[in-house]
Amino acid sequence: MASLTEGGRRPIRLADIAKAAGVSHGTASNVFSRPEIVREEVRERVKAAAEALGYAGPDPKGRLLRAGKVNAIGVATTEPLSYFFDDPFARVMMAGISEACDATGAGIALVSAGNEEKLAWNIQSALVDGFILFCIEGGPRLVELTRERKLPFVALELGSQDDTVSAISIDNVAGGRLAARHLAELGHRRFAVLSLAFADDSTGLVSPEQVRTASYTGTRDRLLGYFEELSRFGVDTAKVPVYETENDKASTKAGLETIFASAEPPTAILAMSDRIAMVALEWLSARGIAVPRDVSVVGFDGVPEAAICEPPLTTIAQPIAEIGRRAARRILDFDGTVRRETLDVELVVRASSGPPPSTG
Amino acid sequence: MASLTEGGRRPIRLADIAKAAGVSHGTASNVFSRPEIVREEVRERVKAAAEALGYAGPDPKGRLLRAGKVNAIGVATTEPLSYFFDDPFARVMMAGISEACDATGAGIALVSAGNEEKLAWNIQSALVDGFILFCIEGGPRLVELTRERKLPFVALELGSQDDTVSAISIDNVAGGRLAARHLAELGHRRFAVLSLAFADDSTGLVSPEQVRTASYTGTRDRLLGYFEELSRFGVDTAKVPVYETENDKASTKAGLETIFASAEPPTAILAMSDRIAMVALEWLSARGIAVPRDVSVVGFDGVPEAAICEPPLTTIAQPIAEIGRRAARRILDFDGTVRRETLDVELVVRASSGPPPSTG
DNA sequence: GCAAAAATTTGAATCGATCCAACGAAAGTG
DNA sequence: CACTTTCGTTGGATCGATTCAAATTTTTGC
Repeated sequence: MASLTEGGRRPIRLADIAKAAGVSHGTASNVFSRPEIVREEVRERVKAAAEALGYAGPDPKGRLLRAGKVNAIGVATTEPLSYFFDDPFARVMMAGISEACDATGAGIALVSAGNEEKLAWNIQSALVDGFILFCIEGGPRLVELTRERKLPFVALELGSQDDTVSAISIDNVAGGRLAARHLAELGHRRFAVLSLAFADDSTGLVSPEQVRTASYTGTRDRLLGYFEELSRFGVDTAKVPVYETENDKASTKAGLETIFASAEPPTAILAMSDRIAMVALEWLSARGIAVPRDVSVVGFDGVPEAAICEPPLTTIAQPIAEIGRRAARRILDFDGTVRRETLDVELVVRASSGPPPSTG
Repeated sequence: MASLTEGGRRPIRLADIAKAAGVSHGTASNVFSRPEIVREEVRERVKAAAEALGYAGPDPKGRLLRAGKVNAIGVATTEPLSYFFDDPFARVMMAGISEACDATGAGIALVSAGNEEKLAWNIQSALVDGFILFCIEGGPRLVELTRERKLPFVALELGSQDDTVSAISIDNVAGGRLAARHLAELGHRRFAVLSLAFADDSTGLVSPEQVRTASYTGTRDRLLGYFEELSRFGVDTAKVPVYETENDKASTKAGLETIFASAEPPTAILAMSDRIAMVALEWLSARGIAVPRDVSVVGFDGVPEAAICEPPLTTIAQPIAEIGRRAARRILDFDGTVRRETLDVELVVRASSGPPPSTG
């Protein structure tokens, strides 16, 4: 009998059950979707037929077409799929999204691809009611691709100022100010910035010109925040080195080498991500530079790792999970509007920042 | 014009394009799915019509029904969705699954739910070609639910000996032996086991009776491996305390309290998961018991955290990512067979194990 | 210039369900 | 007993595409 169900080539459809039970397909459908409206006797007969034929239940593929709603939201990025499980920031974000989805019983479909062509295809063919876009890299392209689907979508970490797309972001300027003020109030006056990218494919020391023409507004705003506040404390920001990293180990270390080769090395480092900050911590420790005794470090993002590294990192915490929750709810309760939402960040003081060494 | 596409209630279908361009739906369909077979002039005309009407491209919902294949695999568990992003073991596994999916361009749909009723519904209605089941908890039920879908599925971490389901597992007995032998060879003779669950809803010290009737075969096999090897070294396993934890902080600490309250506390702890082992490390350190000088600890699983905790953990490494990759491929290249596959584990020696203190 | 071959296009059938207006039978009402 | 309700059931329409055999048009060969 196993061979009857497993071997029988053509899968059993609802219509087969209806015929076997001697009822219309309408009634057969009702047995599964609204059992209460069909007479018990008939219901049992249909169920028995289904059982006998090894029917797997109404195929969601069929239901979907009629219902129109998938009840799942797609989360897309240009990074490989494993990014969702590797990256600390993404993980917290996904936890937030998961929470909102769990609450409404919606599913999550992860969308990504090795190359752009495949990504376009995957976005076009994703079975979802809307998208959350992780615009870490290639944001504008991802937005463009998604827009074609004409489904609701929300962009996260969108580095540009496109007012035609819904987005949830944080107040980067305020975050920058918070970080800078904290260090300035501790007494620091010699700073260096380890920055995220200002534009595609650039690294190294950054000129004011590059900052002015930055295409990634998030990076620019954080720097703006740093500089605004430092100026208030009388720091000549023109002399603060800004080194653009690729948010990875190699480029961050290169930045540190450059910065500390200076005659007047900084006593405080403003890192634009916790990842950068943690690489800095590691590099400084390897160089025998004590944190925070010799140099203070402040990160940005507030990933969980920042709380448990050595020393625990002072950082600007984004409400990462909350961003995820809101993004998911924006899709789930989509009302047809395009909105940009900006959330506040918070300074979390831990052990990586302290007063500068007394200059004797 | 925006109002025309966004305001116009009814979404545009392929048929609308066909009519507008004055071609049949067959041709309109070909323009999108096999553009090479339609004459350039016609192709352009149809594309122009699509553009003019604001057509979003062929709706995957429609395509799906015809094609039958979703090109996505579902990963299901009874844990909440956030489990996929929080749990170290799950994360590595997901990375492996992602890799296999990325390679073939398949998508991943995460399936879970707060309560059993919802879970059943979510499994029934998931748009996937097959399932990978994380049977951490409630495995048999999850398998049962999934079986109803009559789609290919693979069970991971399945704690039972059900030969009718495809599964990928590891050689738990060999793993247990490896761990025990390592410690025995270092000279340890006084052991304690911090175990995973043997059956639902049990904790505390375990009797041989409970072990014999264990419903979770994974737990039982690990213990079997431990005991087999310890016996070979002349240890009286009847005297080795086995404390069943819930793989969490509280129950593990309770276990440690119990174990170390003994007149002859162990010099070596066999932990059935890295999570348990790491809690043990923390507890021992808080108690001023040095690892590995006073007590050695060996974990199980080989999660990444085990390499960076203090001290780094000696453990039995499962090929976690490989399990994920294989599971995904089993679904992607499904051949209709039911197979159980068992992978080997490996002893990874780090700093948490060493010779026992000399008894003077 | 005409028949045969090749290239395109057509339109009906199909995928697997749900929805709903209409209908028949049983139950209730005066 | 005729007449309205109520309850359950029916079967056609629909969701949005793809497929394929047949019809049509265009090319090619001579």
